[in-house]
Amino acid sequence: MPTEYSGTGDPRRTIDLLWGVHRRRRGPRPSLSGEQIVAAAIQIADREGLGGLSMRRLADELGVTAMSLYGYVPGKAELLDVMADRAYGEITLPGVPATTWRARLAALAQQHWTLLLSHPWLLQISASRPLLGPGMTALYDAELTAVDGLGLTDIDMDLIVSLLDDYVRGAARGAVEAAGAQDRTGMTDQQWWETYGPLLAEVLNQASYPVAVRVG
Amino acid sequence: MPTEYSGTGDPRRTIDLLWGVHRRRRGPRPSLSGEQIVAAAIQIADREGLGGLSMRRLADELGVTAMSLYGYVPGKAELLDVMADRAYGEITLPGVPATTWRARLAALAQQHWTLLLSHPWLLQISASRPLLGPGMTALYDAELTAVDGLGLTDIDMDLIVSLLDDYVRGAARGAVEAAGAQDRTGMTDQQWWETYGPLLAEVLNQASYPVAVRVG
DNA sequence: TTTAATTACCCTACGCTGTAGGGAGTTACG
DNA sequence: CGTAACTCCCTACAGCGTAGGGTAATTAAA
Repeated sequence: MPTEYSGTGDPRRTIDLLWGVHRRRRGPRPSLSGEQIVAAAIQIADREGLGGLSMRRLADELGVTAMSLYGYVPGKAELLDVMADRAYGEITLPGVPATTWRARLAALAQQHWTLLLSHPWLLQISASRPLLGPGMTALYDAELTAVDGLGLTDIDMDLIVSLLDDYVRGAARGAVEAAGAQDRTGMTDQQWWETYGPLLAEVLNQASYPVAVRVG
Repeated sequence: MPTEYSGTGDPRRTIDLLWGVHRRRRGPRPSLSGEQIVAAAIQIADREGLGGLSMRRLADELGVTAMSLYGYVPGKAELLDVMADRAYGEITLPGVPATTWRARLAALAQQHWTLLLSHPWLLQISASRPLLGPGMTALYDAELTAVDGLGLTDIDMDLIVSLLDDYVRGAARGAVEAAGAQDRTGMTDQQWWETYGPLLAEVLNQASYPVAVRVG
């Protein structure tokens, strides 16, 4: 698991990649671009999950060797960062904002939710890493704008959009889990309960969780 | 990255481990116990993060070889699951609950928050996996009990505690990130802004995010 | 135009990971 | 007692991220 973090590579290199800055260089013409690599990586992650994304696999997809990618990307951690930011960039911000702050926030939350469901790996990447890229910054800015001018302090505004984002993420996590449970275990819900139900009933009877059992 | 999921091992084995069921067996006396292994794994994860936890490393700590662990644990994914549930079991539930539902929920959220800060790896593990173990079930039950009897439907009760848990997780994520940023990058905040600030300013000027810049 | 510098790409290799397979020794049950 | 079951170890495999070095290509400088 790429649990590691950035910071090892050249900062300028990473930021250029994040923000799509192109600099003139001297050597032979590159056969790829950072954008191509990130796009291909996102495709793989969408299709096969984050676990299916390796540097070799990605390089194969692009017709190069694994080590060639390191000319475009400082390392895998940074690639994941940029992937996440690019995905967030898919959110289309409303040109003409809705009239009420509630409608504005709801529209953004809806888009955020849709995004997380179509790129479930975002939940894993951003589990412990924020990032200052154009995609995430744009969403953050739009959310703040939605509650701007209501007389709230900046801190309260930040608290509100954080709460909303956290809830969207949590709800998406549940939805993704529910959607993928069958694929992962290879069982239908019914099969699962037939297998685990009796075993769980055995232990749940001893230590009683009255309300949880009722609601669950 | 252990992005993989459970389901491969014997379900009974996993559930027994989760719930601490001991069955009489035939062979030689085991030199370890599942609890010992989980406890050692949690210690390593606390000290060195989830990235520092490998089966070999854990086995070394316990004085056995890596493959010996597989007699106690079906695989690493299941070990992580049980670690998470055990950690959640650390939450001490209030024997005499507070008088208002708000105070009850706040107390639980406070404990949840403290737990996540002392075991930051929980945020990574539970990024996409819920689990029906005693620890998490106990917290879930306590949270539901806190809002029970207020005339809410079961569904609303579940929604409320989910929202609260999601927010706690999100806030803890921010706090952990803030606390660990310096360790990971090896920079103080000031150094970080001196390095990245000019680069960011360069790109932020072109695409303007007025509100985000002001609040940030 | 020639020359020197810089870059892209490939190949090889290292240390790491989770874990499958099989053998040797230990314990409890029939 | 014999045998089945169990624990532990050793070896090994395929895969991972990525460091190092060599060669060909291209462009900036002379």
